[in-house]
Amino acid sequence: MYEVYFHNFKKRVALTEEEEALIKSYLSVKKIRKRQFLLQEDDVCKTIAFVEHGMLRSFSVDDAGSEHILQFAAEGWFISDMLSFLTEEPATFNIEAVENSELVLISKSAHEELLKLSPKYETFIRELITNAYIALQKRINANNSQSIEERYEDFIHNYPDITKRVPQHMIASYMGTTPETISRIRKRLTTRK
Amino acid sequence: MYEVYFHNFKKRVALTEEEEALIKSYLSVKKIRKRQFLLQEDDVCKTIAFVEHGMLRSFSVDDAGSEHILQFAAEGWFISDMLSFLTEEPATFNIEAVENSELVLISKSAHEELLKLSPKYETFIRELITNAYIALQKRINANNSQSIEERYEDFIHNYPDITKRVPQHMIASYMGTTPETISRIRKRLTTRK
DNA sequence: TTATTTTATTGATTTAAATCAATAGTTTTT
DNA sequence: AAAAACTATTGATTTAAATCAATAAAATAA
Repeated sequence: MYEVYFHNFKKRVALTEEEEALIKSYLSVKKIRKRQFLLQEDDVCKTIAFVEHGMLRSFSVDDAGSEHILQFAAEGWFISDMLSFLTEEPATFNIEAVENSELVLISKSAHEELLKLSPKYETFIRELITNAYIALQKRINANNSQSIEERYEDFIHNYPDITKRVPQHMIASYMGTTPETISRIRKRLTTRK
Repeated sequence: MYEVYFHNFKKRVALTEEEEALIKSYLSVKKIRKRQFLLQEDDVCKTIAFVEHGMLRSFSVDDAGSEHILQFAAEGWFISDMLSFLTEEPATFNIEAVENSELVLISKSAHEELLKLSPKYETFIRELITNAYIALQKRINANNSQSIEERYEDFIHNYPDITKRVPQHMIASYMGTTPETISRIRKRLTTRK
């Protein structure tokens, strides 16, 4: 418990024992089983979740009832509906476990306290979000400049573990395409090479 | 000079005169004319630019030579190739002035110093990036769940000033579509309503 | 073990948008 | 004032991907 979290933390910001203990006292752990929801659309998002083990996904549901996956979060990643978390307005995203998972949770009050008490916590959070921001910029640029085929190849190359651990139709959803299209891309790729 | 920057800063984090003076001493101002580049692809991105007046855009160029606009930055927004800025590796994006503009620049060394010296600067940056991150999540979700037509309507509704100030083909590029498609969407919208 | 649900593939057809091309209106430059 | 460059529109055609539909394999539950 907390191992992945603090391993990740210390990769970015050095911590003394006391600092680690202080931060730990504001965190909690939650186990969540496959298919369980951490957050339902329209509820207020109460936590930022950091994945110790397992995998979660966030997604929206459109008017026609189709799901659109925004994010996967495996070990070492965080996931939340950040807008809902910060504003305490109803969430627009759902968050669900794709595998049995173990999470480190930060509540809003704990988050705010830690930002006040611990400059190192703020630095950690800033760096996490900066990384996530850079990743999203890359993703948008890839969406606008590459074919689905290229993007799929990049995805399986950059995220081999996610590729293995989630069903293809979820990767399709994440990429904004259909399962049929992914299937046909895979066929082309295997026959070609 | 610096008015928009500090107005924006103080909206998020209160500052004493001394704190403001300290931060100001690490910033610089730059005027840049329409069509001038702040950053060229493959150069290292040396600054984060905050727009006081005017408008900039960031874009990538694909193998076929087509541009893909990642971002517009008008008054009150920041723009950078964050990955290049942080890692000092060659930039993958270009940044160019769409209008004559006035910028507040933060160099990497100034940024690092300020992060060390001023917790309030870190808080400001964290909040800016968090906002930008949330905006990108929304954009990706919209890309994956809405038609181009819906997204165009949202764009002109959410960014009426950008709509007026940049040519349509740039909005097309930002949205990952073609000028022809935007023209046809506009035709449909005007005839319909 | 059987039944049910989930997942992936393949084919046929439709549809939305890209591409190609021509024209004309606007701005900007000379 | 004329020329050049930039911008937007419209039409015809092509193309990539969505949709619809059927089947089968694999995983999960009864």
